[in-house]
Amino acid sequence: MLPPDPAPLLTLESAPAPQPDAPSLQVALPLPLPQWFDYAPPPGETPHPGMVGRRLRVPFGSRELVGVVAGIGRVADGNTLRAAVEWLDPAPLLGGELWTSLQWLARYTHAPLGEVVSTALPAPLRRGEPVPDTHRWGWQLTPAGHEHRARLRAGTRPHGLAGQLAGGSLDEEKLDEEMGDWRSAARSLAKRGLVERIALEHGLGVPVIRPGPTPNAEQSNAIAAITAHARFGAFLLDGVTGSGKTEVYLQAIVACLARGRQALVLVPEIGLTPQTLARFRSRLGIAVHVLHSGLNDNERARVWAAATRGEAQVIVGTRSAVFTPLPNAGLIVVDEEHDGSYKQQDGIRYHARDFALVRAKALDVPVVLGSATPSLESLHNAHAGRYTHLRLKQRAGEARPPRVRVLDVRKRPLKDGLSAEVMEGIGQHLAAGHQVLVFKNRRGYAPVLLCHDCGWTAPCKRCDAPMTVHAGGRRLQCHHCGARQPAPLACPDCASLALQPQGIGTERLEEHLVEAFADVPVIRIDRGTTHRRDALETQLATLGDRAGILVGTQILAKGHDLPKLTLVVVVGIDEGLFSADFRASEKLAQQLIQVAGRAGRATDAGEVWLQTHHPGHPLLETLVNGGYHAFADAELQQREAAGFPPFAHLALMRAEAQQVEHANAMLMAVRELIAHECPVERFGPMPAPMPRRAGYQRAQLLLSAPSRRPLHALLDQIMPQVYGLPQARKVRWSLDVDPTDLY
DNA sequence: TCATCGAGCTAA
DNA sequence: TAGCTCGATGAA
Repeated sequence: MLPPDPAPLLTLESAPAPQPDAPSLQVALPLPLPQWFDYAPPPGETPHPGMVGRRLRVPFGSRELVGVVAGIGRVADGNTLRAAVEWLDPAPLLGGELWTSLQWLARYTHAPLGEVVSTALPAPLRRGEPVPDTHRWGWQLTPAGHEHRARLRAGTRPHGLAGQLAGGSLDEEKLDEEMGDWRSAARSLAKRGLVERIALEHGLGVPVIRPGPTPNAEQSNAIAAITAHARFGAFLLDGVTGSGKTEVYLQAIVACLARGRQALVLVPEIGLTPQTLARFRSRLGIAVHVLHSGLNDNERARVWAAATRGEAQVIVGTRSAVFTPLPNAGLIVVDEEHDGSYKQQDGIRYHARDFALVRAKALDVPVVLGSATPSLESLHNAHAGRYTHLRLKQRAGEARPPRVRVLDVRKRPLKDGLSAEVMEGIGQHLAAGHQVLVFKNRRGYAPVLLCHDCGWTAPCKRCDAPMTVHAGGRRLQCHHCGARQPAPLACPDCASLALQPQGIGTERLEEHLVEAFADVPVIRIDRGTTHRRDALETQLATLGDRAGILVGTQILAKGHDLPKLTLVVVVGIDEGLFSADFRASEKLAQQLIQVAGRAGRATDAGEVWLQTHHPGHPLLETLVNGGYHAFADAELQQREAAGFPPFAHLALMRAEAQQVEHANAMLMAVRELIAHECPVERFGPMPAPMPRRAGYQRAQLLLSAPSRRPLHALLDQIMPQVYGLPQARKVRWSLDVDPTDLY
C-alpha cells in the first residue's frame, strides 16, 4: 500500500517555494534539443550573472545531468523551478574568449550550446569531475628522515635516495634523471615514515631556445611578417614540401614565448610524429603539451587544466585541441591546413581550421595556416586579401624539386597493376641503393571480387557498395560499415569457380613486389598494418637507409623524412579523376603533390612517375606542367562557374532511417518550412551518393547560397522548428554547415 | 494475468 | 538523448 500522502515530503525536499517572476539559471544541457532549461540555484542562493559559465549538476526527469549556466533569466509567475543539486566549479569554468567562441560555434553550426560545450570539454570535465591538479610531485625527508638518514646502510638505494634529498626536496622528473630505480626505495622509506611525497608549485618554465638553421630570405620574410605585430592577422604560409614551414612556425613560437604568451599548434591526425615533437621540444627548450587521440581522458583533462591555468605554454594537438583554453594566447598555427581530418564528421560538425581563425580573431592574435597544397578556400581568402599570402617557393638546403613523368599505360600489359617500365625503373633505383615508394590510395588486396563468368561482384549486405578483398583473397570486408565475411569459393549466382579479385590494392602490389624483388625488404604501410601511432615509426626504422620498397596509402604521403627515397610511383589514380564529388579533384591534386614531395628530400634528385590510362586528363596536365597553383587557379574558376564553394556556401541536411520514405518525408517537411521566395537554393530531398549504409537508407537536402548571410538567416529561422517536426522522430538526422563531403 | 515490445512524448 | 507511459500482442 502507498503511504497516505507523500506530497508534503516531496515539496520539502525539492525546489524552494515558488515566487512570482523569479530569476532563474538558464542551463545548457548536453541534449539534442534547441532550448535551455531554467533552474533555481542550489538552495539558499539567488541567480547572479557571476554564475554564468559555471558547471552544475541538475535533476532532469528521473536522472541527473551536468550542465553549464548559459544565462540568467526570469520565469513567469507560478512556474515552479527545480533546484540545481550542486555547483561543480567554485568559479566559472568557461569564461572569456573560449566561452564567447563556443557560443559563436553553437550559432554557426546551429547546434545546441550544451552539445557544443560537451564536445569542447575533456570527458572527465563533461562528466562533472573537478579540474584536475597540474602540480608536479616531489619527495622530501621527514624530520624523522633527517634524523635517521645517517643510520641507513651505506651503498643501498634507500641510503642513496635519502642522501639526494638531504639538501632539500626534489621533483620526480629530476629523480628519474639522477637515479635509476628510486621509486621502490622511496616506497620503502615512505613506509617507515622517513620520506614523504609532496606537491610542488608548477611555476612557469623558462624557454631555453636553441638556435636552428639560418632561415633563407623567403623564410625570414615570412617570420618577420608574422612576428611584426602581436594583434590578429591571418597568414597563409604557402610553401612547397621541404621549404621549411616548420622552421617558420618555430621562430614564430619563439617570438610568442619571448612575449610570455601561449602558442597553440594544430596538426592533422597523422602529422603528429615523435620526430616533430622532439624537434619542438629541443628547439624551444620548454615543456610541449600534447593532445591527440592516443591520450586517455585524464591526460587530456590535465593538459586542459594546465592550459586554462596558463601553465602550458606550447600546446600541440589534433582537431579537438582547438578547444584548448588560452587565457594568455599569443599565436595559433594550423599545420597542413588543407587536411580533411580537421573537419569533424559526426556530432558537432565543426572545422578546426575555421574555428581556429575565429578564436584567433577573438583572442586578437596572429594565426598561421601552413600547407604545401593550400585548400581552395584558403587560397581564395588569400586572393581576396583576407589572408596575408606568404610564399615559400624554394626547397631548403640543396634539395631540388622532383622530376615528374606521366606514364601512359594504355594498351600496355600490366602485371598486378604495374607496367614493365615501372618495374624496370624500380629495379634501377634499388640497384643504386635507393628507396622506392609505391603509392596507391586504396587498401586491401584488390577492390572487388568479380565472377569472370557472370559478372557478379560481392556486395555488402548493409551498404550499397561492393566488399573489398582482404587477407590475400580469403576474406571480404566492407570499408563503409566494417562488415567482414569469408570470401565465397564459388559464385553465389552462377556457381562458377572463376572468381577473381579485380583491381589492385596495396596487398596485391606488395605480393607482386616481394616476388619480383626478393633481395630487398618490401614494407607495406596502410591502416591495416599500422593501427598504432608509433607502428609507422618502427616500420620505417627497420628499413633505415637500406635499399627497399615501401608500399602504402595516404599515411605515407606526409611528414616523414625519407632521405634515401628517390622514386615515387603512383598507381591507380584513374578512379579519382572521375569522381562525382566536387572536392575530389582538389583532394587528388593535394595527394599527388604531397606524395611527390616524398621524393628526393636530400641531395639525390627525386623522380615521380604517375601511371595512368588518361595521360591527357586536364587535371594531370595542369598539375604536371603548371604545378599546384596552376591547378588551383583552374579549379577555382570551375568552382565559380559551377557555383560551388568557396563561391557558394552550403549546408547539408542528412537523414537516415530503416525506410527511405521516412528519411524523405523528414527532409520534405524541412523543405516545406522554407518560404517560396527565400533566396537560398534547395536541392533534394535526394538519395545520398551512397544510398544505403550499415543497413540505413540515406537521403539528403542541400542548401546553397552565394553568401553566408541568407543561408544562416534561413537556418536561424527553420532550425528551432526542425527539432519539433513529427517526421524527425522517425529518422536520425544531422545538419552539416560547410560540409566538406557530400556523401 | 502478466510480461514484453515499440511508439510517442517530455524533460525546466 | 533517455526514461517513462500507454496500448497492443502473446503465452501460460
